[in-house]
Amino acid sequence: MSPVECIFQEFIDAIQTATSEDEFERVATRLAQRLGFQRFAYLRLTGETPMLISSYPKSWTSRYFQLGYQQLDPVVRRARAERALFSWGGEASTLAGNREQRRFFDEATTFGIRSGITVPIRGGFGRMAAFTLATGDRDLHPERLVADGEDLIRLVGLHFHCYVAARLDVLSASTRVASELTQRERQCLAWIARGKTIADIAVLVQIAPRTVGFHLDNARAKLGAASLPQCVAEALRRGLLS
Amino acid sequence: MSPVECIFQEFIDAIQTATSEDEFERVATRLAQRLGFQRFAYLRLTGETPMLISSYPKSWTSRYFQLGYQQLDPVVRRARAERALFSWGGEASTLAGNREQRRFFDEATTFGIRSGITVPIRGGFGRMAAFTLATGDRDLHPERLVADGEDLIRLVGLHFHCYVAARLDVLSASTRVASELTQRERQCLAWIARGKTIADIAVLVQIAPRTVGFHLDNARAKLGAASLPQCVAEALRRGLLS
DNA sequence: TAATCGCCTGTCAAATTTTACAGGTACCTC
DNA sequence: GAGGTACCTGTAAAATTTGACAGGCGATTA
Repeated sequence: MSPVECIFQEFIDAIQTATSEDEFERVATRLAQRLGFQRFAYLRLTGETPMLISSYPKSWTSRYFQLGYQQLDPVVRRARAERALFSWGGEASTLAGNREQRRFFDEATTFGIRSGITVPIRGGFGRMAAFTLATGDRDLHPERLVADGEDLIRLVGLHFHCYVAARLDVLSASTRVASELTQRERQCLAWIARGKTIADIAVLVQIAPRTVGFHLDNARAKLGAASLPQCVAEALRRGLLS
Repeated sequence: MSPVECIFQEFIDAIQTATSEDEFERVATRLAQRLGFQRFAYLRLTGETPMLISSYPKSWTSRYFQLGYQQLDPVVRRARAERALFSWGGEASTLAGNREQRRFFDEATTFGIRSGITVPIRGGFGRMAAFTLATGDRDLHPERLVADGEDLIRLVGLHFHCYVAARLDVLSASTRVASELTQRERQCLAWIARGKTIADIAVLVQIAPRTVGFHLDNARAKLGAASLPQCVAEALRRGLLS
């Protein structure tokens, strides 16, 4: 068995024992470095709240989200559009794209991110994710990987995604705080989550039916939900309701 | 989106709501038939105990393992050796191989398995798996698939493997609560929790609107919910949805 | 004082869900 | 062959929600 397969095997074993974001990060970091990359990043875009597990410098990732770079980032855009694994960076990136995107690449370079390989992942229900191995080298050295290393990287990305989805998402539901809803909005929504209709709630809360509707309209708008069921789901996921 | 991509997308959605061997089987069976194949099989050889999820006739699969055909089966042998997706069967198979293998193919034919496409999957050292789409037709009709259909089938195989590994193996290890909903019920409910209407879901899941309603009716009844919002809330609270 | 926010209320049409029926296939187990 | 399960489909009326308006009250704060 080739060294690369050995590394891959260790990764598969390890990922099955990870139970927290930290641990997933450590496992993937180890894999990336063993394959000759300095960094890795797993980014998932699910509606409003992106999820990132990576070994990128914190100074870079916080800046990234603060400036909404996930909209701009050519790698993310490409991952959205394509299905196959692709590599990026090197000379090509400093020339391609619009001015903003070139500046983005310049900036990333100062944080030690110059080129990499990205696995686009379709998450189902409209979600998408991308698993990236990155390096500060000017160009990728494919000889790092054996002939079918690409296949392995693809598998790594999928495994990472699947295990994060299977393990982490279940836990994170209970660890949220911020209450973005007003008390009335929460109150009405809580009743909706218990199967009451607007007319019921009007009686229970002692306000006009339309007012109940008003609060629910606001709650839906605030949580970016198209329907009450979605609104309830979002509120529960964010810990705004129990 | 092309019909094939549509089918693929539905598969990705569905597989994430599968939580048992049965449900994985159903999801893959549906995919296979929509792509014009009669059967599918996912075989994993991990040391002593092979794992099979398939829609092959039970009479065939039990015979297969009883006689240790996994040692003989040319498709499995090839899947072990190769990494790229390959197709098999048709005239070639009745002529190639030794006498035993030709008899094996004959026997398979009597169970309605004549040709197919197989995705070899490497779990690393020692571990291997194969995802197969099979048909009773003498030869494969590639026109069934669009240009990059092969790529999609590869992804299907990988996804199937990863989700079985992530969900099923983890589940059996950590004794999770039995889901009170069927896979279809969960799938429709998951879309509701994402703001889709019944009409939307009918398109997404490729079934009649009334059938979506039917599944949602059942889900509501099972969870004792008076409305969809309550149903979503209950499912989330019980960890049936994420 | 003006602006903002949470809160309250209204109308009306259009879209969507809910209820209550009735039936079908396929597969597996007993 | 009977019984069970998952799955699929239909009709049609009743109930409920959503969308798009428009307006008022009281408290806090810049």
